Amino acid sequence: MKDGQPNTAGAGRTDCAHCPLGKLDHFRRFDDDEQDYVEGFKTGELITETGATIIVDGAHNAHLYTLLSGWAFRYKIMEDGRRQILNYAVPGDLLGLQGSITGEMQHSVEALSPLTLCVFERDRVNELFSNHPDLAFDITWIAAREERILDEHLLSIGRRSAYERAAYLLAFLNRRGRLSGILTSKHNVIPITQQHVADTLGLSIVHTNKTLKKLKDRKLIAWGDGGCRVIDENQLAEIAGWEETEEKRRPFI
Amino acid sequence: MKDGQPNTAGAGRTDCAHCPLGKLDHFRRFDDDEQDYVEGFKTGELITETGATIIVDGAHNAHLYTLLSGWAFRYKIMEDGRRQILNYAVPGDLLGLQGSITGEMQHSVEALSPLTLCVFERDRVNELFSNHPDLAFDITWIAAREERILDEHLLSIGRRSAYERAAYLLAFLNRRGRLSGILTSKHNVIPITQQHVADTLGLSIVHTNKTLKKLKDRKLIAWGDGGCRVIDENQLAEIAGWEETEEKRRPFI
DNA sequence: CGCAACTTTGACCAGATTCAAAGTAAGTGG
DNA sequence: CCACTTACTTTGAATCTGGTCAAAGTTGCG
Repeated sequence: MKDGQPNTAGAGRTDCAHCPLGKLDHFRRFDDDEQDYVEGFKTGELITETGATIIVDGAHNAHLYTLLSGWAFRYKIMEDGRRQILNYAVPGDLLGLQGSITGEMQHSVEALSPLTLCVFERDRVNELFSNHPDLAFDITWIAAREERILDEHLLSIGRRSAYERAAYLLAFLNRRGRLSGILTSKHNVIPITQQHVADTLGLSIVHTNKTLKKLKDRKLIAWGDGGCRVIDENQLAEIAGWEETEEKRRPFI
Repeated sequence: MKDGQPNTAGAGRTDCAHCPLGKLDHFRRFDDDEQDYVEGFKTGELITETGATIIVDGAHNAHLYTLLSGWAFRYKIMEDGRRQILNYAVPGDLLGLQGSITGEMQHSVEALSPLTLCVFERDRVNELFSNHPDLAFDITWIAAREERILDEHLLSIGRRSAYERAAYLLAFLNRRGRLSGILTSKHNVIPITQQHVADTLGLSIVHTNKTLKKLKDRKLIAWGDGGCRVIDENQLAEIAGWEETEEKRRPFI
């Protein structure tokens, strides 16, 4: 948990016309008008290292970000140090919306890998709602989707056994990674530690280890090379009793 | 879990100018323009009994509702019957947004008491985004708030002990009830059973009962009269280590 | 090489589940 | 109005999942 300050990279800036996300089947394409607007809405790019804290719980001045590349996670910490990971972010995900809308962030975000983020000014979100109702709708779509994911996590933590939970989480992460383009048949390692898994599932690290061992023994996952490799996503989903909702082209900003 | 069909009440219709919610300090007031628009957006009112299912998991044609009076809850059920309650709804809350935005509901909603709901056409949400960016922003605000609540629930189920969880939930419900005007010093019963508490906290009903007993013994809550009466909300919040975020005037539709 | 972070394993303990059954309260039909 | 049913609450006992404690093994890196 390095507490690195994000580096504001003066360096390159991807313009939206060449946004790598737009090329993927999974994402909706902008029309020219929208693209121009988003291009203007974007104020810069942020590059961070693994372990950097992008957003801090309690912040009032957080920016709004779209993750362009890398893995991150959202979490909350209690006063006595107990940590709960709420969700993970992959390319295309929006970070910091809560702060832009309600004024204050109530969770933190940390990088699991080097990240590239598009930076938007939170003060201009109102303007976006006025000028581009279609983009405003997309933002709401993204918020509704996050809510749906949290619903699923809640079901998982509340009602599934440790074994089912672990299977669900890894199927979920693998799927997200695949669709967002960050996992490929070559690079298919989800960069998490067992501590992350434990803090996501609400389990102790020891029990998490023993649970993951069972999945390894069944050759459904492999551990190492800095993370987890999912070997049989479908089998994992089946163990969890999780029906992956199929997703058409999703919007992003 | 009565599977009652919601009764479409041909009866009375509250016009927005006299909306009971607008009178409460907790809610933002509309300006005239917004009020007229929402008035037109509203297609009717729905009255249901306790136990009625308002929204069914998997529905594609769900309406969008604002809860005007009563208590309800959102939940998911696994194939084998395990149920997880995701959140509760009190007056001012929006129900069915997920369906309006992403096209399909992924959870159900059931009434805990007789309800009155404002009904909106889901097809006209796009129109609302185009014509009233301020109202669109409000909807997004509400979605972001729901997300924040789910984050808190996740922390609770994942990292708090049974005792802390129960304390958190009841403090949370009491607070929501108070602010929304549905709980008063006279009518202060939260209409839930211990089964609801169990399904919210991810506990068995037996252990839930034993846990609630401790809270009763400490005279922090009372059970009976069709639900739970919170006697000392602050003490409950303290047990849970929960800092209630203060909320200014919140929007509703 | 040696440290630091992470993973693995074993032994013991505790919180929570399951099973079983009885007590209570409210509602229904005779 | 009472007997009966149904839904909900309460309690005890046995069991088990998952937590805690302790320590060793691994891996990557300066």
